Amino acid sequence: MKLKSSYFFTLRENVKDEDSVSGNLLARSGMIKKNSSGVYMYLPMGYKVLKKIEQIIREEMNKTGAQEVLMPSLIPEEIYEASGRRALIGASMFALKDRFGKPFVLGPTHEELFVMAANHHVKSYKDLPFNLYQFQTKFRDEPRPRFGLIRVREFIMKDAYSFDKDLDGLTLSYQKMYDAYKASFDRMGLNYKIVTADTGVMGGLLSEEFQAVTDIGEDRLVLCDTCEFASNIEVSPCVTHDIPLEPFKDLSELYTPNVGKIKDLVENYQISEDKMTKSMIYMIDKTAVLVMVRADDEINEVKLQKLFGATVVELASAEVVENLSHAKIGYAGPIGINIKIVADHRIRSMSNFLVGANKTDYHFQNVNVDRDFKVTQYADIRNIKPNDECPKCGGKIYFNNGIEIGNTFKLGDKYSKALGLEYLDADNTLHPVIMGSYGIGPGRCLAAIVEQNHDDFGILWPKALAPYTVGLVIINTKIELQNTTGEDLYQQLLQAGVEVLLDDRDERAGVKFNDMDLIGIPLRITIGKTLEQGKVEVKFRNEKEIQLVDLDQVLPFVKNFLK
RNA sequence: CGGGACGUAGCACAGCUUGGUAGUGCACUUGCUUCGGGAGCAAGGGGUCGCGCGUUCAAAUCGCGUCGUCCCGACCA
Repeated sequence: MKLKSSYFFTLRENVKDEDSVSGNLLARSGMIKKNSSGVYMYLPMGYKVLKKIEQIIREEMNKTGAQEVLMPSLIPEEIYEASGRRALIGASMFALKDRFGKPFVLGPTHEELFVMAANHHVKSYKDLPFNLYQFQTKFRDEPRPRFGLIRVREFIMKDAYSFDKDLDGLTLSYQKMYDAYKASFDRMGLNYKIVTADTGVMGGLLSEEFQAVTDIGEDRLVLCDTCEFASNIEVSPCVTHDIPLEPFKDLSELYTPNVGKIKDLVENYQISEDKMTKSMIYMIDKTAVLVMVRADDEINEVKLQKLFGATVVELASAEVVENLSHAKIGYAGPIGINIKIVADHRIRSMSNFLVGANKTDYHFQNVNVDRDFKVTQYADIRNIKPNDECPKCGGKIYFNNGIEIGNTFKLGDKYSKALGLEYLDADNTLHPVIMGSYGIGPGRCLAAIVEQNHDDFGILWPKALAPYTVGLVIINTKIELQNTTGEDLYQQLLQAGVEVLLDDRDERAGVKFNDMDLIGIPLRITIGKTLEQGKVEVKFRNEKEIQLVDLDQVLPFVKNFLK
């Protein structure tokens, strides 16, 4: 492409609206433009990169034998009723009605439609297995879009669905997808971790997330410094060792005026956090439950949800808390409260600790379980922390932040049972089809790649993804020899199948260099004053040094680079 | 959905307190001089000041409403 007479612009300053490095660099380099909150235009260069990402994924999917399809975005709402997900996904769906009043949604995810598609084909075990996938726009009404392309309301997703006759088949299908995902992300040059995760509204037997490691990642990844253990914090188990209790001291009230927060208690009363508990009242499917963890631990709501098999877990409102504890927020505690008490395993080994007194401005100290109150149930309900013991090998835990770029699910028979997708086995009996689902967000990949590959000047695209691999810069378009040489090299490279960008604009050298750096072209060829010696300058985006190359050696040089 | 901030040219912003001619930098057009890491000078083009209603002789400025955007939190596939 020639820049003169092309749709191309860059911005010199950061865009106020973009809060992430990738969002800003992509906007400044003219690759994307925000249209409304969480909704983006992909402009020519950005779209080119997106298409390359898609193509890598497509090739890896096709290698597994999966077949590409395209489902609609406009979907009758009733099909989500049938699977029971209308209520579950609820507020996140963009919903609308047609002219006759029939309710539709803009598809947020497509398990249901793929089950319907499969139903047209599957009668017998001989029709299985197979795998269908698509690249298609998803609509999710996110409460708070942010970080450029990372959390958006409209985005393209590659979603794939495997259909097998049994769990052994699913294991094979799942492994194929897992390997294809690894191959795809490796080709994109991403630094990523694979972690076990919560199955969320997808449900099913297993979920693993492919997480690009970056500072702005919204997920916390739990990793071990000695073994392969990797988990999303949502589901990472914690190891608790019981320790002997101390001799009980006498229970007493402690007057703590206006000190309801843990931090203030530590500061004002010199009580260490491992001698305190945090008591929070949760509404678990509309039932109030007191949840206790040690003061320096965090409550893990996903674990609570699984423990109760619940749909909705949320903190109780201030009103409910004050009614149940007969005190202002901050003073709820287990003694004398009349609801179920769930405590983390760690509470079992605590003695002579501090709890809220269910009385404004008071705490109890020297509290002991069983003597002073009963715990209904002990469970693992806290978040694991850095330096904790690895649940798998005992090694030391550390954290990374991650962007979820892919997710694989072993769904089992959840959707096939709900929607009646069955096959007839060799012994003439009906069985539900066993499914898996697999998603990749190409837009998130794009953003994650920029997060992982940039410097002060702009983006550094990996060769395989750059919108153009070679950038030809004509320093002075008023010098005819530079123009003709540029045009000649441009044609040579084009004919050799190289994706080349020719900067033939009447701009100053600095502008051209900065633009090439900003948009991240991996190899820059400069046609300038060394032309008098029959040479051009060659510079890699990720290196400082400039090399001189004879004009007739340019093509071999580029070909060698592309190998 | 709670708390906070903001909406003025393509981008970043000033002007608003104290109502009276629409401003700056970058970008854009033309000319001259420059020309190897975001040039200089000069002359220009581009705005229903988010939208609506109100107050007023007069509203970017004051009031009410509304829509939108961003941040923190809640939520999150």
